[in-house]
Amino acid sequence: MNVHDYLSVLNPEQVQAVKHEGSPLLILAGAGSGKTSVITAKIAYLISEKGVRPSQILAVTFTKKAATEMMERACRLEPLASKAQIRTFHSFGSWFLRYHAAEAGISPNFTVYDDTDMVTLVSKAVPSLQKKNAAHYAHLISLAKDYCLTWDSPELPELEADPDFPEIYRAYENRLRETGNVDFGDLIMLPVILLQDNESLRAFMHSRFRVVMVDEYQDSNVAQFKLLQALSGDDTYVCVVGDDDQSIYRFRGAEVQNILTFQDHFPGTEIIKLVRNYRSVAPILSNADCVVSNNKDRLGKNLVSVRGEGGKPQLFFFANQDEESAFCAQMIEEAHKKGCPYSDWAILYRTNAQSLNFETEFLHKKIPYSVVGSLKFYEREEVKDALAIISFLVNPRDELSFRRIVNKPPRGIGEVSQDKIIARAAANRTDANLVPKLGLVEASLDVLPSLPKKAKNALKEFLDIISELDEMLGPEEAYGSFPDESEDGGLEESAASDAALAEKAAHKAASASKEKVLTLADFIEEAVKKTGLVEYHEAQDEIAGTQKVANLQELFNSAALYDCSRKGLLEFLDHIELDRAAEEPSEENSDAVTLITLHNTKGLEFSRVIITGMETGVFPRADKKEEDLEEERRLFYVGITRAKDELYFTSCASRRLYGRTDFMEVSPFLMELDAENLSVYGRQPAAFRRNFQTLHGNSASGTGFGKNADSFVNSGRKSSLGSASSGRILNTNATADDDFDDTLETVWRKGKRVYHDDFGYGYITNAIYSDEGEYIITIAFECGRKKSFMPAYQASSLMLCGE
DNA sequence: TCACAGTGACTTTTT
DNA sequence: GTCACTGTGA
Repeated sequence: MNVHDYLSVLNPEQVQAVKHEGSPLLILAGAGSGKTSVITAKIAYLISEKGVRPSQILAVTFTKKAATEMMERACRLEPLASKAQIRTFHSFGSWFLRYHAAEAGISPNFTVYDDTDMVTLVSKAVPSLQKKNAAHYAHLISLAKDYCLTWDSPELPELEADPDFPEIYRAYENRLRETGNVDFGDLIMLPVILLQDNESLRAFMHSRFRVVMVDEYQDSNVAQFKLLQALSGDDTYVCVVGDDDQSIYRFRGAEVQNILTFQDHFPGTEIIKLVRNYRSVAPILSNADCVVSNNKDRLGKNLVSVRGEGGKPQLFFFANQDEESAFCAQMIEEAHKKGCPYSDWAILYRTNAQSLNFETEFLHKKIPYSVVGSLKFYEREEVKDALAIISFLVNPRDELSFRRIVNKPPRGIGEVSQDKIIARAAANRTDANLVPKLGLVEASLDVLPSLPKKAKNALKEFLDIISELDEMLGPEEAYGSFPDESEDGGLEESAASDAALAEKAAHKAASASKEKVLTLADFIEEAVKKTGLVEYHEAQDEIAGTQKVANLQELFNSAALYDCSRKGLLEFLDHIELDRAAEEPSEENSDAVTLITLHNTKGLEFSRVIITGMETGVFPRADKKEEDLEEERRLFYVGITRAKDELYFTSCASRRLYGRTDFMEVSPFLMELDAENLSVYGRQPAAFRRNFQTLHGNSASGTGFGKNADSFVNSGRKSSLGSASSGRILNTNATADDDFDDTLETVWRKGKRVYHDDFGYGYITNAIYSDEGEYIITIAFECGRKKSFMPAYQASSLMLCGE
């Protein structure tokens, strides 16, 4: 594509950002301001106009999805961009470490331990810890690594004052090094340490990458910042893109300060702001702006809507989450009848657990949906089992994988025997001061004679299986030196793009006709069968009615495009560990509603968005204060700015949590919305009505206040929505909202006999109005329990008894 | 070593 | 309401 073509579609600030050179650059890109267009154009521009070699460009993103999209779009503008390094932070770290494994003290065939593995390893390293505490410390360790702190860092106590922590961290670290593997934090921290300690390596990287760009910079953590610093030489062009208002990963060590203080660390930085929003209609944007302006700690900017006027966002109040999900389903269904595709819609929620209600409802109504993120396919037991086999094959020091598979199905090799083997391997290593080639296999052989008969035979059998599989893989291949810019990058290159994979598949198909080529899928299937895992999980399926075997089959399929070799195995494992976010929903139901957590929506956009569960305790979560609350607010801001055309909020008066029904207060964020640009439906909680109008004066009148939710959606479900939610007995004489409370008082009065679905019969012993203006009754049940209710919202479970 | 039953904790958010 | 951990007993 001609340079003038892709520059001509950009606005002046965007062009300025693309053409900028000579100093570090910070692009503050508001939501929907076309930042990906800018980055991709910049990559293309550097290559085609500035003569930068593609391989000298490193662009890092936060998610695989973003990396893939960036690569595709850059290649569309400039095909040579395919030679640029466009990766996630973690994938870059992994790539780097493969070539510097020895210096980092890890196996070149390392695999990545996830959070669950970390917990297990902590409890193995410090056996005295309870499981719960192990999880706590595992979390602290990963946080420490996010801040690039080792166990002996002097600053470690600033992060966590617990005097036990450094020792536990140290014990974990030793144990991890014994396995030769790394955790997620290491993928960033180890490269930083290597680069900081090794000047020539640093110099090499500086000459290797002349341009370093970082996307979503607001979500980078301290370790990632240090990595960027280490990669930046005197002549390196550094460009970061981010939006401080969209920083939502503080809990994981992301440091907003990275973007707020970027200029301090990179002197001479030029800042370019992109504030023209091309995504959302004006009323949506003004609500977003109203909300985020409540945050103090921000650089500050106002988005300008390019699209202009559109419909106002709508806020709906419901009695409980069943009405909420029913309403959403109904609204989507009605829009669908008018020709709106399901895929236009996204349901956003704070926690994954909230998806369940919607899934149930959508299944019932036969609305296609896909749940993003919570799939956790690779975290399932059977899948982890299968992966453990191949992880162990590529890295026979991998303690956790070994433990996972050696006695599954039960062979009689219990924990005691396992501990013996691990201890032996550790001793082996220290005594000889070198890494045994087959760590745990050799250790097993050493320990074998001392085991009880049953365990001995079982272990022999297991070792035979492993060695058979090992032979199938052929000899180990060594890694060369780090690929310099004249080469194409090496290790993962063959699996780096879909195009490459497709090509490979075609090649496979062609050669398959000549001779039967063993793919990785065949190999994994063979491995799982040989170890007896298939039978084991088949049995489990029969008992529990699970889908374990089917899941295993799916795993085999996903390995079909990789070589049956050690290298292929590693590529596959890397793909799984680092790219799991990229799993696309299957194409067969491409027209589906998206169910997604607010966090997962980063970088996405939808025509119509419903943000659900707007209640205190759900969103924001109950324990959020001050800075954390600001982060929750930014999360809300991210959610709002995903919407292009239509935006809805829903809030429930009561919600089932842990099988218990709790009364909810409205989310304080709702009070921060823009009254001028919001329509409100359903029964407003008193707290909302009062605060919202106080905050916004009388401007709210005429914006749809007081309208019932069911007047908006007229259908068979009417009776359970809106004003009729005052209890079954009132269905026949539901009245207008305004004189509604008086009715409650007479109907649910002291002394009346009632029936509750969960608690049985009882009497009303007390009735009061709360400070919030809610009518609250207390009931003494015959079962002995005493509970309080707000009958206005008790649509389904509480009933008055006739005399 | 394994199976079972009782109990307690749990729900953030993710590379 | 569910899951997973813990301890006990065979």
